[in-house]
Amino acid sequence: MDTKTEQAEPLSLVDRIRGALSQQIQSGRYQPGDRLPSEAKLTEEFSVSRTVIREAIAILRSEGVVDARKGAGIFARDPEEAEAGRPFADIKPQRISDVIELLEMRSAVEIRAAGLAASRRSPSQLEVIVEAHLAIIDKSGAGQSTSEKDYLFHYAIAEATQNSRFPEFLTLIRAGIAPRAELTSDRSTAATAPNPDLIDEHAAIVEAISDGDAEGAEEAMRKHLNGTLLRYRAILRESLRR
Amino acid sequence: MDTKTEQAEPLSLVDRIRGALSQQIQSGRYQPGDRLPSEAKLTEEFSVSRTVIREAIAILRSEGVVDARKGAGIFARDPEEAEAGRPFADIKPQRISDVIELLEMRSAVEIRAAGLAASRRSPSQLEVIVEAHLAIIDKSGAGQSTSEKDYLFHYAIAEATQNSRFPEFLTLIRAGIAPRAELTSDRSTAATAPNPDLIDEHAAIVEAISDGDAEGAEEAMRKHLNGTLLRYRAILRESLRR
DNA sequence: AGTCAATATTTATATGATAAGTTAGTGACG
DNA sequence: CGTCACTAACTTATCATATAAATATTGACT
Repeated sequence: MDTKTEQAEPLSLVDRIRGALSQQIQSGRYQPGDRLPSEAKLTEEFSVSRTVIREAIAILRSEGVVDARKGAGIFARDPEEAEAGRPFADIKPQRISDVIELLEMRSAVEIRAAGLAASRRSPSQLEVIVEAHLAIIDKSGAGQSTSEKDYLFHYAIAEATQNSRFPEFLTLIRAGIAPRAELTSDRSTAATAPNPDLIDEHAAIVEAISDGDAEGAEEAMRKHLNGTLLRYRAILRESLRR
Repeated sequence: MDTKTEQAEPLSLVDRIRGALSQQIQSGRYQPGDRLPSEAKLTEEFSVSRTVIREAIAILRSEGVVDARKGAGIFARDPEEAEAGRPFADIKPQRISDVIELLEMRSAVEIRAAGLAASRRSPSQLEVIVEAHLAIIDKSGAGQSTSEKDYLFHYAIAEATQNSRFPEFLTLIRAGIAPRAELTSDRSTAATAPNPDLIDEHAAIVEAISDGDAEGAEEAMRKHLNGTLLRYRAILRESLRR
């Protein structure tokens, strides 16, 4: 069942061509609107039959990656539009307004998650939360980025709600949970510094969840995410001023 | 740009065959694991060339709808697995536990949405909310189902937050927002009756949003969704008892 | 009944041909 | 010089046929 461990069955030619073309478009080799080589050219380029090329293109067309027009050619489409319809897929962590929008909603979910986690977490789930918290302290002490461990911390809390929709939601918006360093690296160095209160805020959340204090956990999470929201708003204001 | 209004361009043969096969599988004509007719048979059945059949199958294969094995045939796959990975796509309104799980998270989002809507709604957005509210009263008075208008009511509030992520989220989980009549129709007739307090609860929400009373709106929404949650839990308990 | 080899069926890929739509260019004409 | 009509070349859509490779089925043989 596991596609990772089972013998790597050779991908079909169609799948390989599809992947190659998809990557070339994603990587920007073909800009939106650009015409791809004709089927005949692609047949030569990849040394496969036209059948294979056409099936690969048919799939890319169904995915909205390319647009084939009879007589005209095959054209790369805007990757933005291609993933339109897939909710929360268009979030760019570089766009501060996107992050703020998302944070506003995410906090609603995560505050409730913290409360539920305090009421329902199993001992082993508490352990995972504590471990993530300690990992952040380690990373922070070593001067390394904490963003990945931070996500794990929040994810562990979502799992402790015993409601699979909460971790599912976090997975959905993972791309939008930005490491602040990334989005400000070329803007202001002041904002690049990690949240100095991060560890204390997390500690308060852990404590409340450990104590089974639902209200306290909600309040601690509210404080944490509200702080984050305010910091982003400050960054946004700052960036508007220059 | 608008695909609805532009001249209905004739779908390509590939798209038509793809749609036909997809529907036949979705409708259960081919159960998971069933073998579809061979390419040759499909060629006859639809009176198209094998090229067209193969491209259609290639797309269905990439969507996970079918699984083609060389020498063996084309097999319908489990629609469940096919939409695995697409978050919140596996929610079945018939499964009460699914609805409860979702409701637990949804309420977190919608309570916040009500608060934001109270603070930020434009006059025209308030109007849309009020209209949806009145439409529910009409439907209810006529003894008709209110479920669709109910969704519109909640969606209108989400839009009034001025944060597009809120309506986006509602769209995502729309399939999981069950009309209670559906899921209890063959179980208990008592639970089929619509929420008698629905209109009053909605009225309280509308009032608070109209007044710009964020806290009041949150409280009213909390009361409304908590009531719904409790009703579902009662249904679940009841169904366990028989 | 069980085993195994021959046979038929099926998908994967290759190749060539025709239809139909688009684009670029060509040249006549004003 | 500009422009309009027409053609030629090119491109995708569809059809048809053929071969390779994997699988399923059949039937003879023990």
